[in-house]
Amino acid sequence: MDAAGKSLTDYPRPSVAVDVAVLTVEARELSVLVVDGPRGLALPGSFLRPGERLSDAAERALLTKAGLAGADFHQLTMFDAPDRDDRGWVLSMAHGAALPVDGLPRGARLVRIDDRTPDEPLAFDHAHMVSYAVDDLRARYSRHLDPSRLLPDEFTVLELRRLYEAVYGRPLPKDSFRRMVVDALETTGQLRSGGAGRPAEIFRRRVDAELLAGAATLVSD
Amino acid sequence: MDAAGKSLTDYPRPSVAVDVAVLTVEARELSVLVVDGPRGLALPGSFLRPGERLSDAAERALLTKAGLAGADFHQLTMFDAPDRDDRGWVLSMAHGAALPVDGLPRGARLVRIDDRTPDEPLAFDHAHMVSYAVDDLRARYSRHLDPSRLLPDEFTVLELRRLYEAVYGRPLPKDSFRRMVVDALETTGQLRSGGAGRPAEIFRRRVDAELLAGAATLVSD
DNA sequence: CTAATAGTGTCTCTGAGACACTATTTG
DNA sequence: CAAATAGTGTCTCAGAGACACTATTAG
Repeated sequence: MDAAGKSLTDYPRPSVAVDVAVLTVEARELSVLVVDGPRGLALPGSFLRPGERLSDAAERALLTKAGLAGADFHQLTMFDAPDRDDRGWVLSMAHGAALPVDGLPRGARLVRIDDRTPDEPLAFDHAHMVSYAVDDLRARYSRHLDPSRLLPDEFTVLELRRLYEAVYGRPLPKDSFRRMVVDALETTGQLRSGGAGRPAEIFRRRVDAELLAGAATLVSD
Repeated sequence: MDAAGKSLTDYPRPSVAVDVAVLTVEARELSVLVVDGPRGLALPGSFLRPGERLSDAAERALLTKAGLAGADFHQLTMFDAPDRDDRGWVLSMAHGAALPVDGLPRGARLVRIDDRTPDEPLAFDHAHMVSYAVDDLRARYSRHLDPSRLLPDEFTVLELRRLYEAVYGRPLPKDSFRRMVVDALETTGQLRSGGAGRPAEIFRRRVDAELLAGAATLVSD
């Protein structure tokens, strides 16, 4: 890490920014939060302040630009093309986060993530960042049970399956899915008697075994 | 990415560095290349120069500090603790790379990566970077067949298995391993008549299907 | 009752590991 | 010949998907 004999000030330094792709599931569709900026729709972001950590800058950007707090951030990739920002030399660390849609402020602008129309509306290289965020989300959801807590503490297996179908963008078999997740759940004993049909059992996440065993299949196409 | 209304020069900027964990397999053991620096053993690294891309800085660092070229780099994580370097505010992007041991210069210092003694000898947070590099290498090797070309173009299944055993740090079953990789190989028709026993068939990588199907098992413990 | 949804029993298929067997070399 | 290594046939086990069946509610 050290350029032997060179002082830290020998070279001009880049600006370092963070951008955050906040993913959510709305109406059974994976979506990303965008904000309106001078260059059109963009991911919320900010420049890194002195002594600040990247995740703190990401949190601050989200609070400032979108009015929300409490997400957990995952570093994705640093975008470092020297000409990616016409204002100067700006490196940006892309972050991914995920929040339930009812945790977003009113009037938040969501863009649906179809596998069609992937690279349309976002400024800079932000569409590319979204793609990284989706890959990261899918990888994390295949290893753990709803690690970003897009569902509340208690939920039915159907609600969990609808969530995973949104995350992976494809239908999942009802019976296999249940067997796949049931070991990571514990029942509350309560039932949800909402609509027609037999009431569904209400579960919560098990504190110990958060791991999803055979979710290797979810990873594959 | 844009702090609306703020100019790029409103805040001091961090120094940005790259560090590279060059992994190799020597004597059937996964090892990492280190260099001697003012703070003891460390990964080769360098500060980012104006307009330079991170991967270019990583390549330059490797050439300057260790005299080697031609590796391919993978971004791992940016280490951003404000106090991680006592010379000042230095962010460092950790990179992983892998090279065959005979591509390293004479006198290169290698440190073996046991799962014991994981965090001993390296300066800064470099031991942590090595751990990321190993995880990344294993993930890439479970998806593709020797993607970093630690083996030459032609090799036997035994040589390939020895490589994978070194990468994953555990023995792999001979017969299952063969069936797992054989679809990604094509025969050269030649045989290797080296030692005792039936000569082994010599294979090369198939250009098309580089994917390793059932390598999900390699990922698990 | 029927419609609708929740949950399960069971069959098949596939793939990994274990084991033993055959094949081909050196000495 | 024996020893050593390469490669394969086959059995078992586990897990995923498909399918159909049972269970429990509303109306």
